[in-house]
Amino acid sequence: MAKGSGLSIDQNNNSDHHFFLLHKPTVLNSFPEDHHHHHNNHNISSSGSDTWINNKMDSKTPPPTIQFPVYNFNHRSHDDDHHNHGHRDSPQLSDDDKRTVVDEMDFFSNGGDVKPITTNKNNDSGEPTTGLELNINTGLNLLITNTSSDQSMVDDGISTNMENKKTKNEFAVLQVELDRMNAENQRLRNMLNELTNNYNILQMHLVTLKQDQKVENNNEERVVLEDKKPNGGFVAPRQFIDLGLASANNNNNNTVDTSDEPSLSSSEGRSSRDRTGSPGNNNEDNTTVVFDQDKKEFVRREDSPDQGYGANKVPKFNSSSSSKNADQTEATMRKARVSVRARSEAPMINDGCQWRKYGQKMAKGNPCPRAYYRCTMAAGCPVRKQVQRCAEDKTILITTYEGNHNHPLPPAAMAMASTTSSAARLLLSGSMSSADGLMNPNFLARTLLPCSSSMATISASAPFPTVTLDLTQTPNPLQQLVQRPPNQFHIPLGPNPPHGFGNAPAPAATSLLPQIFGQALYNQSKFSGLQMSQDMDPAQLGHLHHHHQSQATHQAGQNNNSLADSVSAATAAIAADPNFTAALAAAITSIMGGAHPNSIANNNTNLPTTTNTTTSNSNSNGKFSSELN
DNA sequence: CGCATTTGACCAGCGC
DNA sequence: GCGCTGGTCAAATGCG
Ligand SMILES: [Zn+2]
Repeated sequence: MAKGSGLSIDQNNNSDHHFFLLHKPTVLNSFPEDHHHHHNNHNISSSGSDTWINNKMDSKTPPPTIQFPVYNFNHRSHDDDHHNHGHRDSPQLSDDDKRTVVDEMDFFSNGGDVKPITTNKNNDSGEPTTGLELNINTGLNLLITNTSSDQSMVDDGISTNMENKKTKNEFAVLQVELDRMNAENQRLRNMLNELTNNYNILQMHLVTLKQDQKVENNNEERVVLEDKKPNGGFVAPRQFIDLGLASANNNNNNTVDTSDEPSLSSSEGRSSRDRTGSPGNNNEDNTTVVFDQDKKEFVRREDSPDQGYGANKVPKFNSSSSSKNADQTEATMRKARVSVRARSEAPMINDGCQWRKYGQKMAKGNPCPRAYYRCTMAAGCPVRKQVQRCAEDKTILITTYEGNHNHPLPPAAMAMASTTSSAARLLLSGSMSSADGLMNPNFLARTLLPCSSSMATISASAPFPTVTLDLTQTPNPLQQLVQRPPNQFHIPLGPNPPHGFGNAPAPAATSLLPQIFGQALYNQSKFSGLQMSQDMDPAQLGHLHHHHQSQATHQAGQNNNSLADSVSAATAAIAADPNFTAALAAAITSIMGGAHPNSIANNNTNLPTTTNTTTSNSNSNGKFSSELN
C-alpha cells in the first residue's frame, strides 16, 4: 500500500523521522511549476520544507545552487521480512511487519517532529516505550535497595522470602534492561543502515552531478565549436544545467497541467496507456531524438526518422517552443534507465516515492521475480521502476528507474530522483557525444577521479541505455570489474560504507584505486576507442589519488576546470575524510563555493535513527524475501 | 467499501 | 510465422 508513504505523518514513531537536509535538493527532475497549490492530495501540509519546495517550484529556473538532500534511503528492516508468512507464492508481510519497519521520514508534517534531529539517540529514548522502560527500571531499583535492606534488618524469617523477591526483582530489572538494550541495539542498527544509505545516495548524487557537469560542459563546448550559433551562446556549465532543468520544468508544466489532481486532462504526456507501441508516455507523434548529431544513437526507436536539429539539447531555454525539444528530450529520457544496485535484504529500497506495483514477472536468467512499479505520487507520473534481486548475490537488490517525475517530490525522494534523473541525462548526453554512442571519454576520465569501491556502469548495449550505480560494497572491486560484461564501464564512485562515523572501518578500497583506474581506463579506451582527456592521464591519476588521500580539497584549486574538479575533489574528500560531515561540507562547498556551511554543520550530527518506511509496495515484495531467504 | 496487490492474459519486439 | 521474452493491463483477490 502506497498509502501515505513518504508524505503522511506517522504519529507513532515520529521521533524517529530524521533526515539531514544538507541543502535544498537539486531540481533535476522536471517539475510542473504550479504556483498555487501544494500539489495534490498528499496532505502535504505547509511547513518550512514545503515552503522552500514551492519556492523552488515557482521560479522558472531552478536554484543556482546544487542541493544535497540526504535522506533515508533505508530499506525496510529486514528482520521483519524474513519470517513473513510463507504461504503461497507471494506472501505478504503482515501489517505488524510493516509497523515494525523503521519509519520513513516525513518532510511535510507540521509539528516539530520533522525537524532534523539535533540530538542523537539520547533524545530517542524519550519515546514512549523507552521512557517507560527507564521508569520501570529506576523504580525497581529503588524499591529493591530500600525494602530489602530494611526488611533484612528487621526480620530474618522473612528475609529468605525477601531474598527471593529481590532476586526476582533483579531478574525483572535485568530483563527490562536487556530489552532496552535490544531495542537500542536495533535502533542503532537501523541508524547505521540509514546512514549507509544516505551515504550511498550522496555518492550517487555527487557522481551524477559530476557526470552531468562534465557532459554539459562537453556539450557546450561542442556547441560553441561546431554550431557557433549566436543563439545558443556560451553558457557556463552550471547555468547550463539549470537551464536544462528549467526547460524540463516548462515541459512538464505544459504536459501535465498544474498537477494537483489526477484529473489532469490535457497532458499529451500521459498517454501512458499506450499498449500500442512505445511505452514511453511522452512519445508524441514525432519523437525524434534531438541529439543525433554524431551517432543518432537513440533515434532508432523513434518513428520519425530524422529531423536532426543541428544543435543538441542546447536549445533556447526561454522560448516556449523549446517545449517541443523538451518533450523529445524527455521522451528519450524515459527510455534511459538508471539502475541502482544496493545490498539490501529488504524487499525494496525506500527511495521516498510512492509506488504501486502493477506487475511481476519471472525474469529469464533469474530465479527471483522482477516486480514492476509505477510512481503514484502524481496521477500522470510516468516514472516506473523495476525491482529485482541479483541472481548471483541475492542480497543485492537491483532497482531500475525509468522516466522523470512530473510532480514535486519530497526531499526524501529528491535525492534518488535527482540522481537517477541526472544520471539518465548524463547517459543520454554521453551517448550522443561519444564516438560510439557510449559515453564521453572526457567525462569518464573525470568521473574516475575520486573513487573507491562503488561503481557506476554505463551501458548502451541494452535495449535501453542504462546507467548502473553500484552501491554494493564489494570487498574487491576488481573482482567486480572482471565479472562485468565487457561493454560496460565502471566508474568508481567513492567509498561505500559509511566511513566516518567512527564505527565503520575505512575500506581498503582506496588502495585499489590505481588498479581501478587502470581497469576503467582500459575499458574506456577499449570500447570507446578513446584517448584520455587532456588533463587526465594515468600518471596524473596516481598523483591525484595520492592527493586526495592526503588532502582532497586541495585538488580543486589546482585544476583548470574548477567545477568538475571541485566536485571530484568533493567526492575525494568524502573518500578520504573520515569525517562525513567534513566531507559533505567539502562537497557542497566546493560545488557551490561555500554557500551554506552552517546549515551543513548544523545538520551533520543528525543521524537518522529509525525511519519509517513507508511503504507501499513493500508487501508485494515479500515474495522476494521469502524466495531468497 | 475502497484501494493496493496479485496474477493470468495480452501485446510488441526480436530472433529464428 | 512461431516462439520467446519483457512489459503492461485488468479482473480477481485481499486487506484495512
Ligand atoms: Zn512520480
